[in-house]
Amino acid sequence: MERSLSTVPVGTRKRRGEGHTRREEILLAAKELFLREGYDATTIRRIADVVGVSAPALYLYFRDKDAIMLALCDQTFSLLIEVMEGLEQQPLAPLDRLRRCGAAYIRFALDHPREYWLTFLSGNTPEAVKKSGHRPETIDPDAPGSKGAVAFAKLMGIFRDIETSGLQLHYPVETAAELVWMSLHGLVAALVNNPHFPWTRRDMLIEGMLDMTVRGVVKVK
Amino acid sequence: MERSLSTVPVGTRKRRGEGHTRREEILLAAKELFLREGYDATTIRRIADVVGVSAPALYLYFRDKDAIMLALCDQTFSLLIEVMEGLEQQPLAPLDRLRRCGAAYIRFALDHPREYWLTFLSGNTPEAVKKSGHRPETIDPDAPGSKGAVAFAKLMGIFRDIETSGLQLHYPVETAAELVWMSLHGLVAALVNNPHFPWTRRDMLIEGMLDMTVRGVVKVK
DNA sequence: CAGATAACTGAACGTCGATAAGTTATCAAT
DNA sequence: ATTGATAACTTATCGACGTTCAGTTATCTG
Repeated sequence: MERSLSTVPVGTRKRRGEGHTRREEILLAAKELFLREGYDATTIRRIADVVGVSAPALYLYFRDKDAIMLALCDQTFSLLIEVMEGLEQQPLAPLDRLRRCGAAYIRFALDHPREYWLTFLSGNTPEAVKKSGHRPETIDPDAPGSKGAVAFAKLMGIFRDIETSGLQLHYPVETAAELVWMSLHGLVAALVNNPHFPWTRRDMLIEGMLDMTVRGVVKVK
Repeated sequence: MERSLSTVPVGTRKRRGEGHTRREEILLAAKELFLREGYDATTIRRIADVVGVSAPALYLYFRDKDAIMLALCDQTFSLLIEVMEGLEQQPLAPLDRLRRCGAAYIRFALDHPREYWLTFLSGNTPEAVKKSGHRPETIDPDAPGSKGAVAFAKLMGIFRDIETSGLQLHYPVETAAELVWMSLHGLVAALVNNPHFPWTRRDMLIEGMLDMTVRGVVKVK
């Protein structure tokens, strides 16, 4: 009957109608552990301990360890989508919007490095996230694992606006979006993966990468 | 005495002086398994089975599972270094050499996608590789985990040549090298991580990224 | 042929993700 | 208030993992 590491009092079982709070408790505990210790180092038993239940109880709310990870990835994408929707509100020239969007992406990654790492770099990205890719048309945006495609679609929208505003691109809209995302991802992947590495000045790398990508994709003639 | 999955005949113990072949047998088996199944899915016992020895025997040659991984990463970097040294032989204008070098890096990654994945993307990159970073000056180039720094130094050398040839860079040599590597890495990371994803045309992405980076870093005035 | 020692093995430890079977708490209906 | 159903949870356990240790076998030296 002893539960030494428990965080919550024992014997407080939830009412019938609000069983969903357990799910969120689990996600909260799992996120903290995944971010602090990594995916592999985080055990089901440890998550259960923090929540205050036994390990098998988690399997009532998630099919397996990966399903927990998947839900957390979607949380991260939802945050990213919020940021980009905030940008869509502001009235900006398409080119400014592109640069702002890139800067926002970088800032997002550097402001939430652990979340970015877990979602994009940990190597434990659930297959569903990777497979959803960035073609949102055919996908239910609420299905688990497809929120990444929604975020990418917003980036493509910016390039469409640039074209309809009269400017020319060096590449088709989708290719341009891919190139820019790949570059930005390369930057933040390096910075997030090795934050303590003596990179040359961070601000120069960030500004440089933004200059490089915008200049490289939009025809300036 | 039964060993059903064994690949080599039992009872052929190596001579005193040539114990090193075992080490290479282990690396060969581990590489194949890591590449085919991934790091986590590959077990010490399975490697031992393929080699034809018991699991504890591996610990006579490697401190732990990570040390095997580290040796394999160094193998990959050695291959990459070979490619770049081949380029150093050819007499090329510095700008051509830069572009060729970038193209060679991309081709290397796409020709050896599984090795690239294991070394850069699997998320099991040994700490020694990541910490070695790209400052080769203070490091023994033969120490395990430091070959990555050697490869990066060669890229930086190209930018130095560009500068001494009279051309101007938008950034200091090292920053320029970091920016270019980050972009190229972003490209191949995406292509290697999701080879079956419907990217827009591969050749366009590759050429586009090369154009973008060279244009973005070297002043053309 | 006899130590010495390198190379290796069998058994075991503690921990992992996951499952099965059984128990307890809450609910709706009497 | 009591019942029966069922949601929520636990205990016990499984097979597999990386790793260690004590002991065994094969090769080398003399």
